[in-house]
Amino acid sequence: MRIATWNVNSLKARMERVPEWLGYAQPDVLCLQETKLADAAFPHLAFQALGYESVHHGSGQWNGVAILSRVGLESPVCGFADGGEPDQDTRLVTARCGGVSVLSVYVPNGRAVGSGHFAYKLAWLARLRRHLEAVASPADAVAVCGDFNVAPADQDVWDPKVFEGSTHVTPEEREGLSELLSWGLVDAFRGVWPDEKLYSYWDYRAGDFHEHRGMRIDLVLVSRSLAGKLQWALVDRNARKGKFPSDHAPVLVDVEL
DNA sequence: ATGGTCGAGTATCGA
Repeated sequence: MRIATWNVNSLKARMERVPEWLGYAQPDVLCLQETKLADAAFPHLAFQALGYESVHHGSGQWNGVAILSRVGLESPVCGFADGGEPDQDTRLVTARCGGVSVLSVYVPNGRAVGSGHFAYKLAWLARLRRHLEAVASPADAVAVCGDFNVAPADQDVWDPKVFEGSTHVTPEEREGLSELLSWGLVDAFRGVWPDEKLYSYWDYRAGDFHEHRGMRIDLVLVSRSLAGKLQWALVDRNARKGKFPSDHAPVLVDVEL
């Protein structure tokens, strides 16, 4: 099974590139973030014509997440299922695809260290773990896919010095991610490529992509049962090139089921 | 030279 995740930075703006990418990358499951669409505007039919069922959780303008699957899509859940108050944002959708519990997540950016948005980001990460506890067991086949807005290690940013004091690299954010991993998840890309410095996001400005000034913040986290069956992982940098790209590249992982 | 670019929507804000 090929599982992929892609922050598309507006699905409306990416409706040429996403179907094109499905055609050549052939994922079985694709998690999308930042669709920036209301549910009524999500192009279910266009994806159905390509063989994908889909579930979307969005409110328009900001955020918005989806799961596309050509191996079945059952028991969709929008937002947190931990019994708490509904999230103010549309950042999480969960579904069962081909025997795997799949989560598409868009962790808040945090904006500035110490801000209210930063506190919301940390709380959101902690709540994601509680959601996971509510919907799955670590012994299950689980894939938590998305834009985490956290670079797990200094290896995952082009120049750690530039990011000192900034979001995405603080000990608090990395601790939040570690707490999530400690539920029973493995960073699939890093498992396949322990030493590579490869990124999944590059700012549009200043030619950052061509200068290799990026961060690896888009992750596929798999439970141990899937981690043992990892075949391959890839950041598709080609999808960041050319006309009208997202500022993120898709990350894909192959597991033998 | 201290910006640079996108996408939302149509003045700025968010990333």
